[in-house]
Amino acid sequence: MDSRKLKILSAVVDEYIRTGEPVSSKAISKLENINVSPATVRNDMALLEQLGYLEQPHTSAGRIPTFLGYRLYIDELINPPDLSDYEKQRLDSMLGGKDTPEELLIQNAVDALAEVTQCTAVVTNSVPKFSVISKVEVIPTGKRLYVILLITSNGSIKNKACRLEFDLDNEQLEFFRHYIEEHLNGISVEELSEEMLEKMVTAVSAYMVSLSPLVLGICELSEDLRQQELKVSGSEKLLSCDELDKMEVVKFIEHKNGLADLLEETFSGIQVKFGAENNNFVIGNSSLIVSKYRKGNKDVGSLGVIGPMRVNYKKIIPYIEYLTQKISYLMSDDEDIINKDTQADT
Amino acid sequence: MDSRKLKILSAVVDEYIRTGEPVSSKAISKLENINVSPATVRNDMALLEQLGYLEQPHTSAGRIPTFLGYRLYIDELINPPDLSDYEKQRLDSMLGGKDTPEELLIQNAVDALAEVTQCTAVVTNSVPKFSVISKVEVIPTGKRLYVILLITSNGSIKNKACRLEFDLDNEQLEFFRHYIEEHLNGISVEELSEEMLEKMVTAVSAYMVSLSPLVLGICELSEDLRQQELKVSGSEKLLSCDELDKMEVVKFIEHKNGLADLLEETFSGIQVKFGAENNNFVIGNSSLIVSKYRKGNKDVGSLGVIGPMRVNYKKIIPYIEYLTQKISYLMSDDEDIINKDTQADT
DNA sequence: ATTTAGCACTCTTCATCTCTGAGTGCTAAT
DNA sequence: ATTAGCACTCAGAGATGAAGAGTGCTAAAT
Repeated sequence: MDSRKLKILSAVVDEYIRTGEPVSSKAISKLENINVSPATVRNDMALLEQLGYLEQPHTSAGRIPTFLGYRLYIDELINPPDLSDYEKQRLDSMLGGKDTPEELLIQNAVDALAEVTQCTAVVTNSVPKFSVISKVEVIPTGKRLYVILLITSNGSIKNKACRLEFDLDNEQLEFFRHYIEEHLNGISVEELSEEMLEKMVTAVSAYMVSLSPLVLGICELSEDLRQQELKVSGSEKLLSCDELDKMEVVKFIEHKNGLADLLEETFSGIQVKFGAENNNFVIGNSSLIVSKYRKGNKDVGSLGVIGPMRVNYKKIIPYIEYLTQKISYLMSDDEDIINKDTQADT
Repeated sequence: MDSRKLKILSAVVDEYIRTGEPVSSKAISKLENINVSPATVRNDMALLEQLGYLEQPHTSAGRIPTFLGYRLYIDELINPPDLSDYEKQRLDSMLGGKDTPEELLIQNAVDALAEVTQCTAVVTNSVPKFSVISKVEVIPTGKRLYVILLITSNGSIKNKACRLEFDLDNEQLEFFRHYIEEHLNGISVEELSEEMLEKMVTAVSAYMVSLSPLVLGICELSEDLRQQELKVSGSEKLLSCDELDKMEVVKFIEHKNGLADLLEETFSGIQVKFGAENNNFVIGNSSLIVSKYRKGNKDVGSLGVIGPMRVNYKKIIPYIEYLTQKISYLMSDDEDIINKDTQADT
């Protein structure tokens, strides 16, 4: 496959993304960097069709890219330009500085991405899952009624009411608080497995049976924390794409089925997934462009854009790359940096 | 206006709701309870058109109801049948029993309504707004970092982290706790106005300036509680109505603009509002059927259905009536009942 | 061997036209 | 007051045809 054919394929995808109409040989040959006649382009296009990269909606129409065509375009041919300094500054100001709380940072990022791309943006946040339990409180609030408060090192706070079978006296409450503090402080949410909590249930029950609902409550709270959050911004944009099936889009907006998992299973670097290629998350002609961001040296979430197959990849990819880099930087704990420094010193 | 004409109007609306097509005089005269010829029906229909209850899409088409026609139909002519025992049982099992937590109850109700009507169902919940603050906790969780916990009598729990300028010593913390307990315990969320909190800010600041963020935190939490929740179930159903403008529906699904207010401003009993009649909440040909439910002797929320103008009112209204009654019953505190008993005794 | 001009061919799209059938309003008879 | 009968209207479905965009193929040019 010679380079002219690749150039033509690339041009067809570009044009199709720009106009949304099947692309004719004439239109391609008119382009600046193509210096051959329509007939030549036609010949090449016929070949690209044979190879499965292009297709014709009907005999006398221009070509549109196939899945394979998009794939090749994205993986090999695309060459997205860098962001201008102006755009970088704009994104920076939308994100906020180093002192922005994590959750707000993530929210800002997804909002900014939706704004600059004019597409639906999505983000997951597993930071709580990787953070450490810093405080567990048990507060009596009524007859046999207790509220459990779980606070993690990243500032997530969760609460839950529990009803016990008996009221606890001070001694019992103190015992439980002490026990919990001893066993949970400094444990990461991820480590806080069911087995571990089961052991705690038996241990605590040995002291007093009716304490077990409290442990179960903690279990549920940690479950909540472990469940990564999923945020979506600008979902109305999806609806205005005629390429996408309205019903499918609405179902997606309602339930976000499978999206969290799909975002999780990506590797590092920019990735593009097509709706029809996935089992769970299916919006017919959709395309998902994502990249992971990190905290310290752990992948803690994914940021991306959902649009029709013919979104402007060239424009979107640099935005996602810049934003994921930036939030990774902004989220890096000062401690991480200090640690690195100290390590370097020793 | 004689009773036959009303019968014909009613029949036209019924038929239009059933078929979605303009209704012809022939179709009406064929109906069981109409024993006159098409010509007679035509004469009556012409009159009903003059009076503004019916209209013709074009000269040689059947009639469809106007706004006025629907209004009359709903307010006077409709005679919804009772639910069967089977249906009541079905709803009961979907709702859950007397021990179901309020919030889940509301969620179940809106889901059940969406399920049985196959329409989009909505519900508001102002229970937290009318409940009483039963506990406020301030918990130190780190350097100058405190978590405020606000618990209300209905079991809502809200928390928020606050960063102060200085750390509090035990005495200061105790002072604040005591102050808060004295001034807020037993106050309803609704009463907890901004003025009141402002007074508290000044009072507390007199003792120690840096305490004010805590009061502000409480202020925000009560704001959260005051904001009635709005739940929507089955919003995809709206999308499949061709009668409704897709763009308008999508905007509604995204923002739910004005819906909460609209639901709030209803009176007791079943009410039907047409989309175009309202300023804020406008989905062109939509119809909103709602009724309030109560807790004790206070209206605390509205439950209803949104659909096209030609939804099956006869089927939907009994469902809403039954559900609002039932949740009102299920939410009535045992204390309320006991109170009534004691009052009866004295 | 590649590229290109030329041309016949295909297929969509749009406008125009006609025909059919459903439904009405009016008139005159019951 | 009701109804049968009839002329009239109008939307919708098909049919027809012209225009235009785009292709594939062939033969000539480079």
